[in-house]
Amino acid sequence: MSLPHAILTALLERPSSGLDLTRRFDRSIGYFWSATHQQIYRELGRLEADGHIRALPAEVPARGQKKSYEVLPAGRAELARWTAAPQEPKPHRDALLLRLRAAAVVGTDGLKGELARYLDLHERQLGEYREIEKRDFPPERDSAEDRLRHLVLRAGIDLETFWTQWLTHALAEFDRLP
Amino acid sequence: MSLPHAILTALLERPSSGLDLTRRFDRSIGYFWSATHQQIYRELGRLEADGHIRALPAEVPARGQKKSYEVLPAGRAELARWTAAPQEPKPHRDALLLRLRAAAVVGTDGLKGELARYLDLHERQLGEYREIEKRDFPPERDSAEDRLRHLVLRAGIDLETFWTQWLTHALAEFDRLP
DNA sequence: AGCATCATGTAAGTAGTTACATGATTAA
DNA sequence: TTAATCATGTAACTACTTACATGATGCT
Repeated sequence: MSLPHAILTALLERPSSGLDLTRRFDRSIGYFWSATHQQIYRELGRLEADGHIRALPAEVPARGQKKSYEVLPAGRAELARWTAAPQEPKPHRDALLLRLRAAAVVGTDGLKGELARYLDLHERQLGEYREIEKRDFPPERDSAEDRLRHLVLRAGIDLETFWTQWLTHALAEFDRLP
Repeated sequence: MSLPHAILTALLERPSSGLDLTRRFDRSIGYFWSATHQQIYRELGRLEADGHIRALPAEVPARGQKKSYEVLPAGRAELARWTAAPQEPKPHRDALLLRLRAAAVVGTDGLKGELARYLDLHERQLGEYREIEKRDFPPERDSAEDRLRHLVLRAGIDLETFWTQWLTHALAEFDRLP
């Protein structure tokens, strides 16, 4: 039950249309909670029906016409409730680690190329995060909001750093396998 | 489409019944691909229908009776194919980071306790992984299979190390917020 | 006989994915 | 006027989750 709350957060940061949100879920918010436009439109419908958001009054609210939403007080309250509520962490699922474990049984043929490809992807993502850090978090900015958002970005940077290091190590191990 | 392959891997490591698998998915394999018994039984049915596994011949294959499975050649081939095939990494979803970002908008009330709880959980998991490493990977063992499985465990250890460090840092930041 | 636990399932609901549909706007 | 793109959706399917059902086995 996190997608509606991801959308509420995004809309509180800035009222948006479905397509705006879709784009923001391709970067920013989407870095740790991805969503497709189909999911987003469906969820916007539900949030509106629940009275958590409302469409900004516009001329023609028809198909093909842009429709922006803003969060209502009930939506903000629900987001605050959810943020503070105890939640069990979801168990992870990582297909690459699974494939490595499978490779221990059926052989490593073809896997090395995948490791190299993943390394490249993670290095790119790391570079992107570092750009964002340089651009959005210069040393002088220091509000509470900035600190929290910077903390989230640091998690992303450190995670990508871990993956690049681990994949580099894994590739070196592959070269030393019989 | 990873669960069937997780099950094939587990069954190749050791033929098992549904409940055996469920237990193994609560540790080991489940550390990076979790599954409930309901998922497992359903998937065992499909894998059997597809000719990838078969039930070991037993007396009474009835409800309440233990039923063990082994992997057939077609199942091993499918696992090898899947292991080597290019796959796009799934975008991550992390509710805790999402909550932190929400907190930047609606306030951090109640979140600190959650961070402390998560830190405790990750520290425990890290301890567990280190026990496994000590027990299952003594320096003298060095087959290709061992190396690959050790690599997977190292990823787990390093990930948990990252989380404990990041959460410690986050808690310190929370204390310095206005 | 009664109860806990082992073991295998069914059913219903929710979330996420993939494929397709449709109208509006803009540029060649 | 056609094509590309913007923008909002519908439909069908797959994966996962939650709750419940049912028989077998062993213990007291």
